[in-house]
Amino acid sequence: MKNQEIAHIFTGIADILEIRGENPFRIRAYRRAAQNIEGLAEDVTGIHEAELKKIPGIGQDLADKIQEYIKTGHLVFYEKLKKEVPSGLVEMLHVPGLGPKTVKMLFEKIKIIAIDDLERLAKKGGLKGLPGIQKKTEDNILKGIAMIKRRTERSPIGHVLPVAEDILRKLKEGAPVKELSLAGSLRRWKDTVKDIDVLASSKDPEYVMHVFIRLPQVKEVLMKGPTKTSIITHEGIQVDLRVVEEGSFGAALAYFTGSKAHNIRLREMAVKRGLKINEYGVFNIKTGRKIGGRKESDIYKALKLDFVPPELREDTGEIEAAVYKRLPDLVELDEIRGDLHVHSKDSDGSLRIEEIIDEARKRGYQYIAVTDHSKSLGIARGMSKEQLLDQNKKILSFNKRLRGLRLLSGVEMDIKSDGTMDYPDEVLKKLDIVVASIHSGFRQSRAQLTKRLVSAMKNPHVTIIAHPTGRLIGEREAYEVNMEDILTTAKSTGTAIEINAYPLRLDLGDMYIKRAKELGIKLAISTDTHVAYQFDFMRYGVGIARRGWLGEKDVLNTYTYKELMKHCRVKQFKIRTTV
DNA sequence: GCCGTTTTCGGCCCGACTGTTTTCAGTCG
Repeated sequence: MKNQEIAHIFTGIADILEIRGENPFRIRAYRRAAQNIEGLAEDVTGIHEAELKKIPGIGQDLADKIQEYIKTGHLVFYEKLKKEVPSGLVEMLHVPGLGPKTVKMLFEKIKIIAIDDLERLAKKGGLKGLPGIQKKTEDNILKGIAMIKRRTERSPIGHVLPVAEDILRKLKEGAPVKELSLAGSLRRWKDTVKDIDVLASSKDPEYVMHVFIRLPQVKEVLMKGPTKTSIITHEGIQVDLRVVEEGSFGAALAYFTGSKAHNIRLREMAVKRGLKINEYGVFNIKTGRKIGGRKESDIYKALKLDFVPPELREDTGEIEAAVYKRLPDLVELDEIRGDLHVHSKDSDGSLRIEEIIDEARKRGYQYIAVTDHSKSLGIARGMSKEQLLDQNKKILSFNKRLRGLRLLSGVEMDIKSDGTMDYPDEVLKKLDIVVASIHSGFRQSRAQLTKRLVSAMKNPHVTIIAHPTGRLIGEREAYEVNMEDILTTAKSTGTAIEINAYPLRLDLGDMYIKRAKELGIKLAISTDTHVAYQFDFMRYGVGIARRGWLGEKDVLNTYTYKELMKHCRVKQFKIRTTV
């Protein structure tokens, strides 16, 4: 998939043009195009020129550049630019506090072309006296370089959200806030987030800030003003707090929730209607009169749009859908009726069946599947055929006594490197549910890996393909598969695809989920729980599902027990009659 | 460089904070 590469090149072009001080709108065009290509589920390689231009932000010129890169493997325009601007300057742009103007100045005045040189000089105090640079700026540049060396990368949402919720609780207790909410990518449930955005309304913003910078979580205060303050937590996560008046809370919430691309679209629409939108409200440009802003919905009403849930605000079609009243009714956490991927003590989990039952009851589930590892996965104490059949009997006997909850007898079956299944059909057919997944041979070719998943889906007993790309966010790249082939096979065989809610996985990712929905595939949101608290990962899975535009009907585990079992039988029938 | 409910040319989102300045440029989100 060349999407990432092309997005990377366009971003690189934008950086270089920025250093050269070129037309900001041209720069924005490259950035917007990069973002839209990156968010594409389809491989650009397979898209024809006429279709390329239908991607928002791609016109004739960028379509040509994309084609050139696909055909030749490089882009002459970019190669030329790179020769003119040293790569070290582009790196310097990533230092917080350093922007294109300063980088350009440093290059022109004292020929700095690398971060290391800049750091050495700043430490000696050699930057003072340059245009616009005195002691403070020099210190800030050093701080910025230190920060980039600590590498504050994006963190999985599952690591950041609990920190954010803790800060929210403390602010609610100790600060005079009226309304309080998370904003930014955290509120949009992105799989990874860079920082925590918090919005509050208050009559005494100064005091709110006073409380905020004294929270026990605070390691360092980056900046402090009456409406905007930023800190770094001990975990190294940046938290931005904005405080506004009550009458502006809705407008501010919309503004700070983003995404940036979504906001820009809203504001452009506003201008065309003679309105202005900022974080304080919606205003009539001519009269200056405020026509809304207390509630977030005011913004959408003013533009005659349906309310867009935060998870959809990425400018990937949600605005058009809001215009034509075609936004989906998104799946909710309380519509989930069960968890279809859970490990017990019988393989590498820590839970006894009794404990799994308790946890399911606590969450009001109708059913819960026990899906331990299969024999090939020795490292996870995978079960032999005999052990699996024993467990199956145990579950049947539990079910005789259970009321209002069904234990599903299942397995997480390894799809072996040669593409064969870990158990024969006569074993699988005794189970309620079979979750199949890849745990080995990640480095096989794209074709081989795709073939393994496809052959698993063609098995009549395989209900769900688990964590279909194998990615571990920040730790392991997804293995290479032809996702389009996998999704079309899922459709034709009636196999569901898992959205693994484990924070490091969140696999499928949102852009593929959206594509899966277009194809009419069912998705199962599962936690892959090994330890009790992990049942609560469900909310991350639901968040990502919502980002993929899923409604209740798209999600297999919103089905009742009866509907779920019927779904499995339909697949078995379908395969037997077509093979 | 993109794009079209005023437009195929001339627009293109908006404001807070910081530091270096005497009114503002640069950076960030």
